[in-house]
Amino acid sequence: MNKDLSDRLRRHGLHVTAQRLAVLRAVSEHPHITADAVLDLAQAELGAISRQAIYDALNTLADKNLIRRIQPMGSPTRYEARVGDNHHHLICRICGRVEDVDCAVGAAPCLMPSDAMGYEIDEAEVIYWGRCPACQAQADMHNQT
Amino acid sequence: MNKDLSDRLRRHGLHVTAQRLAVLRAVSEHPHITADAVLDLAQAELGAISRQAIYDALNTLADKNLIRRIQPMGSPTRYEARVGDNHHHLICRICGRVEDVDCAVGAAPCLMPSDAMGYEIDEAEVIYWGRCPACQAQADMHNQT
DNA sequence: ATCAAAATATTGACAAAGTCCAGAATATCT
DNA sequence: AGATATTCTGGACTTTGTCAATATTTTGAT
Repeated sequence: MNKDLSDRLRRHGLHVTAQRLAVLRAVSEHPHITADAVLDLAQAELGAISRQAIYDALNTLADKNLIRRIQPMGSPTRYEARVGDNHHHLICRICGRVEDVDCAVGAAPCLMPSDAMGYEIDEAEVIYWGRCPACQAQADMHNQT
Repeated sequence: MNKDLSDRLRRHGLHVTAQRLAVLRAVSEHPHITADAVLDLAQAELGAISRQAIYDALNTLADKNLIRRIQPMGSPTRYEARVGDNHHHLICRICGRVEDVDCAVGAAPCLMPSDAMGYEIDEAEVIYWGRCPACQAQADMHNQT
């Protein structure tokens, strides 16, 4: 199982270290995880790892497109290992839950603006904002609707 | 000219204060402005205003939908007074410039996911990522393409 | 296996963006 | 005008993330 992760690192020209494996595993197993939660998981796995190592690894992995950053409003940066399929996100305004939503088109950029203003566009990121079922139910209880 | 801004505040049930007027004017006149820049403008206009008052005003105005927040990666939160037309944004990955792009559909949500997973969706936010003309030119110079 | 060079991790200080708190000041409504 | 609700001020604090110097580990060639 580590073999798979190690290979992914090596294939992208990165040294294989226990720290990076722990970070990559944490992100792979927990979609939309925050840096802080990665730190907790990695510390549990390795006994000790510095906060800086977490950020270094996350940034390196993101640069090499092994993982992807998402930065919803009002929440710290999150990371996911699902890359290359240009899917989108559905986020609850109340509790911040994030869901994956498949892109109808598949390849990036799946959408183009009416006027690109000379920009060279490589990605159209779509975030659907709303209320998740749980938060809807809770709001309804308060309203006694 | 202040009349207009004051009315907008009152119509949304907010007290009219010099601080809020200054903040609202700053955002109205400078699309995609940061909180920090708002502070500078407001201080220039009023002589003195606290950072806290800026954040209070920005948050209140955003809550009441008088202004809107945008949070591009790698840049502090930005604010714009153009609300209600559900337009989108075009952001340069290199220099962070932000442009407005009209939404082809017009009304929010202009787009719906293939599967809403029980969410009640009220907005589809689209961010186009790319390179602005200036950054393209600079990259080309380095490559001598 | 071993060693040197390059890459990576550790530690601790630091920075930016924003929030919390308690008391003072101000606007609105009657 | 006066009562009351709201807002402003100033400073401490939190969160998220980066910088820099030093130590350690990984890798590839002996």
